[in-house]
Amino acid sequence: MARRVDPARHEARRLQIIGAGLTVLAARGYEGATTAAICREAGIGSGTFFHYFATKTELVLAILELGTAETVEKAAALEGRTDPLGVLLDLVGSWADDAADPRIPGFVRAVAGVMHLPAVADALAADDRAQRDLLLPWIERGQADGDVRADLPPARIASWLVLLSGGFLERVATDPGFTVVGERDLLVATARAFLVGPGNAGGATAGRRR
Amino acid sequence: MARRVDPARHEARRLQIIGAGLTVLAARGYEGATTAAICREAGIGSGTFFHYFATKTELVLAILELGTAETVEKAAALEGRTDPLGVLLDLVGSWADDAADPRIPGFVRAVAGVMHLPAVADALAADDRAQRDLLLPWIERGQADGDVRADLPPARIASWLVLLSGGFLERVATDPGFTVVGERDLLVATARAFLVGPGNAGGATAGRRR
Amino acid sequence: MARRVDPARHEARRLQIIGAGLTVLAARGYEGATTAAICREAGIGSGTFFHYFATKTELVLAILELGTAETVEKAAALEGRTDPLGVLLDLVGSWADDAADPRIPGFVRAVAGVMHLPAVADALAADDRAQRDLLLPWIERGQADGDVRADLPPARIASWLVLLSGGFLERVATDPGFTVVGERDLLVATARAFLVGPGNAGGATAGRRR
Amino acid sequence: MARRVDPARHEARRLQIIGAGLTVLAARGYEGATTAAICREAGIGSGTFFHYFATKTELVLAILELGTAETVEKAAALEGRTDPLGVLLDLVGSWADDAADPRIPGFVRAVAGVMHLPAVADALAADDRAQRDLLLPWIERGQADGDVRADLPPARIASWLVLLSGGFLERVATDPGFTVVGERDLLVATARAFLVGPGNAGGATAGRRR
DNA sequence: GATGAATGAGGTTTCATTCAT
DNA sequence: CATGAATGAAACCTCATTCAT
Repeated sequence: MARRVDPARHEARRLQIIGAGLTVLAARGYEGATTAAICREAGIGSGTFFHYFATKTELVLAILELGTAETVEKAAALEGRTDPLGVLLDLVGSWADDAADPRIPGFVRAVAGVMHLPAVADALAADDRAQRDLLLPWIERGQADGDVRADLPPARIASWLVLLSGGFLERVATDPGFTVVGERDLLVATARAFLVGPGNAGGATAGRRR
Repeated sequence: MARRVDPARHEARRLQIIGAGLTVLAARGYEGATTAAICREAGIGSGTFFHYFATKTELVLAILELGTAETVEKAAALEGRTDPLGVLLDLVGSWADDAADPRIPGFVRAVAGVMHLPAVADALAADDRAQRDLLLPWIERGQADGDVRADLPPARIASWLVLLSGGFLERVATDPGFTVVGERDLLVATARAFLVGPGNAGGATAGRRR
Repeated sequence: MARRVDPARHEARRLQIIGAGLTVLAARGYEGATTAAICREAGIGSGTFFHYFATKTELVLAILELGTAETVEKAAALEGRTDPLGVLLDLVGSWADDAADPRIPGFVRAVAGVMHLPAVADALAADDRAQRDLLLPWIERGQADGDVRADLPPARIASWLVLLSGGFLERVATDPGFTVVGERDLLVATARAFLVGPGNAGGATAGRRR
Repeated sequence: MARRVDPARHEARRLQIIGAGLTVLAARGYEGATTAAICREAGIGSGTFFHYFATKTELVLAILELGTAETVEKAAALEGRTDPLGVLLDLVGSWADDAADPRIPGFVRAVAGVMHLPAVADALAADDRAQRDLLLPWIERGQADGDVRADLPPARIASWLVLLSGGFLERVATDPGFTVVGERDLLVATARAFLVGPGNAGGATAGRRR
């Protein structure tokens, strides 16, 4: 009798709006991304938009949370790996690959522009923490194995890996001559050099250090 | 009767507004930085603001141009130096120091959020080019001297130094535990390792190369 | 297969919605009483609401018509009474008692706020007319009997009785210290004084009039 | 040098908007009185409206406060009077006269419709209190003089005088046949009868009764 | 030059109402 | 019959910008 609530349809619609939001936010920034433009891109009426997201800001948060969730999911896929250094470099590489979707860097920038909104700042902090939580255990295992430099605390190393990925993302967004495919290997190599640390040139050599 | 235009006074007022704009933009982002808020911070009326800048966007451009000008000025101060690697690391270090003014990272983020405005994109591109133009001759000289890796073209190396600085700036803005004073040395060391390249561990070794 | 329409069930549902509407309208006023809020209160879906009432305004009209109908029903219950003054005072008292349902004054106010809608104005006029039609014959009989002052035309007296009841209702709604139980007797006494008129203290004296 | 701020001009504009608001609110109720309609009536742009009132509700509050202020001013004009009963009846009469501006009853109704807004409820309570504070000392003096009934506490008498005025106002708004000029005398007479109380027919007469 | 009152385009959001299921 | 997702008109309000003083 009652209309069957179809959660799958609901979720699909939600994702459709999120996709449109990602596109428009990346292209026009937060203030340029009017709800009208997002609705047009998503092919929905303005009322429908607010059926799914109470606020324009909430759409941004939803996109961020999706990203955070993906980060968490990555953790599961790494179960069973025994090569900490390889895992860490794979993670750095996968973040570089994320930048291949041209919308990602644009979105990141748009979000940076509204970080003064507390809710956005919180979501970004959560995302940051998820990334670092993903890295930390592997850094610790790498240090225990002697593959990762031990002159820096794990948390600091994690920050620097995120720094490299963030700088890479920004560069891709800024410089048309700086492409993911062209620079990805150098990113991984640079990350490897950083992880191995000074005095361990190449990293693969017999761990003679200093 | 005709008031003599005092250019010094005019320029002082302009800088006063620029300072207020920097503060407010950093704190609230582009859209949060209303002209009213900037005027309040600067202690002027709204009419006065538009005497000095035809548009809110023009204020942003003026701030960016000031930064670009500072970059250009740095070039002059380096005249006569003969240690390319040292110069490059000093530049990276000076960019790190810039991040010590807490308004800088906030402003950079605010501007990133409106990069979709063509005028802003152009100004950022000009700033980027100024930074790279500053780096390029020293990279080339470093390569000629054998102090800088030669397996990458100079332009690419320049991009990566900017990448490191950009990632550093972003990290400082994001993570309260990541401070300029605490991480500056590691930035310089990492830049050195990158510049020296793989296979030249430490970089301080007697320049055996090629 | 065809579901037999059950008029009793239909009417029950209708009354349920009317009750919810009365509650929500009284608490939040006309514009604050969204159809969504009324549906939530009634425990129905928004689609169901519009099965029973084509318009939010129509719900208001239905509530008003219910009140008018009750007024008309009161007339029947008075059949056979022979004491016009007593009847009139009973009516005034019963209106005071209506104010004991705390939703009534709130609803009256909410409706007053949308009297500019012609349909509402018409319904209120009908309600007003019903009240006066109820009073008029008893006023006339009271005048004929000499119990009610004859220096005013019946219609005017009716207006004043309604005025007293209306003022009473408003007062109850406004002033928490003004309660139905505390003030009801004084209302009736004041109505009696008014009905008897000046110079006829007590009202029972030999009616010299005309 | 600086533009002279002209408070008189500011206040004039403010009153102009208040007048327009009174007109439109009376005619269309709160929700029908769109800010656009008020601006059109006032002959100003929408931006100007919000220059003077931060909110549509604040305009309503300003109108109410103006009314409250007028009530307070009335108190001063009564200084020196020595006939409490006369003062009280003058006050009742003056409230009746207020209803002669056809916008007043309409406005009162519009406000009643949004009493669920706490700010409006507070303002109405303040207005109510101002009216009663105006009445109270004269009621007390009237009781001391023996001109006013002493069987009811002064506060209760005040409530009833307000009740009569409120009912009168509502009646004028509702019933086209109920006019201020036609009914004003009867209002004063009814108020007198109420103030004098039962058993004091006519009030000043030698009062032989039953 | 300096001011701030005035402007109005345009943005976000609400909500009564429709209709496919 | 009942539902609630979808709709879009329209409301309130913000804010960059103009201009008379």
